[in-house]
Amino acid sequence: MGTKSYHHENLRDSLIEKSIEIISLEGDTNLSMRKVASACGVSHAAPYAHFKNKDDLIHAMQEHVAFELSKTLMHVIETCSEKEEILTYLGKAYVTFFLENPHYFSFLFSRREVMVDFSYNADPANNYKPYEIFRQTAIQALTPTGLSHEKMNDVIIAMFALVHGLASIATMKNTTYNEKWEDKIETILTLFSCGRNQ
Amino acid sequence: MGTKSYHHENLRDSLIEKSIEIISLEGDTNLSMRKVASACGVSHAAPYAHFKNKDDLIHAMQEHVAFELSKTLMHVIETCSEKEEILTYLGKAYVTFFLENPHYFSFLFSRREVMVDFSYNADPANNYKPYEIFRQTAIQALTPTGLSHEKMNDVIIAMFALVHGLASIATMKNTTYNEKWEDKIETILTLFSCGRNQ
DNA sequence: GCGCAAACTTTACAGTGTCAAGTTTGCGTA
DNA sequence: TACGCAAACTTGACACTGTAAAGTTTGCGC
Repeated sequence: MGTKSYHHENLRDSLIEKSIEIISLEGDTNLSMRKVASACGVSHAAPYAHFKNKDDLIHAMQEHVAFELSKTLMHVIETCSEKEEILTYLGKAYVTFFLENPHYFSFLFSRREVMVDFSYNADPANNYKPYEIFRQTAIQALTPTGLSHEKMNDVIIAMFALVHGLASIATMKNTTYNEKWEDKIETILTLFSCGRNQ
Repeated sequence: MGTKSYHHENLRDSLIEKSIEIISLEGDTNLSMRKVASACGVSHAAPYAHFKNKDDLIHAMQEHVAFELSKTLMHVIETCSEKEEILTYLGKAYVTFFLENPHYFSFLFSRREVMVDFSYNADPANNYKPYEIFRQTAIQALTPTGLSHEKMNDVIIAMFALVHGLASIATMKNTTYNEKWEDKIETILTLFSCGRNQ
């Protein structure tokens, strides 16, 4: 069952990892099938044994990055001791993840093919993982407030939009805003939590 | 002084407009120098008389789109009668602009070359126009609150991040969130305005 | 009317995605 | 153990891309 190639232990995974390495160094404009193939030491058409086309490889890369992000978020949840501040910590981790790899943000979202269900009744199994983690945690945190489902969903979307927007802003190149975003995130996120209890 | 070509009245502008037409229909992946050249009825190398390279053309397109957005925002400011709700209206217009042309969002921001100054002392003349419009309006609206410059700036960044994040979320493809964003934006933005007076 | 610079065309080349046809390999079965 | 088959790879080809270089057309100032 193991996908083993004869020269390569596991070309498929190597391709994904090398590709991610390339985009995190040079951005996604400079990713090419042939470049990653030769970086893995195989001929230019070898990747087509594992991926239907470039889009298919990119899709696998996106899943990989999204999985990494999900792991980071889950780790925050598992190790957080101040449960009442969990949403702030999740938000901070979300922004920090993209700050550490600024190319990931546009890579994940610029192709407009990530499918996110923002409705209250979204199916957790099929939804975009990072959002679903945030959403489930938020539902737990907000249930005691007694908000209606609709209103609560609006609040959750707003909180996520803020966090997601901060990630977008913070990863912009050449921002001449010199103060470190890492130090500002918490302040800015806290600002918002004032509004959520009404 | 007018940049006139002999066969073409104004090839430079035509190229920009046709290019924007292409990306708004097919997304920026499908934009090529040769395609836009032939769409304008000129040979494939003609664009190089007006743009140093593809990046240069894209840069001009970005400026064009940003200018359109700025015009939209300015129009909102000029025609708004409820001045105390101006920030909500600006935010709504910002999101709506991108909802009407979903490809514009990733086109503007995915290349990570838009330069925005988020500091309180940003130079209005050299800053990214759409943000600067939002920022100036917010400063006017928030000055009566007596917030310190630093705190006010945090609030402004937070509000913009929310609006910008909403635009990002709302323009995601395949979102199975069926409720119309247009109807939701105002509710969500209003949610936030509760938090800004403290 | 002449000449020059700007706007364009033609030609060329290296790099890209991807297909088709060949080649190597590991593994299950006769 | 040998065979054969399918999966993993290589090679070669094609159309398309960005872009540089060299040639051509044009309008405008003198």
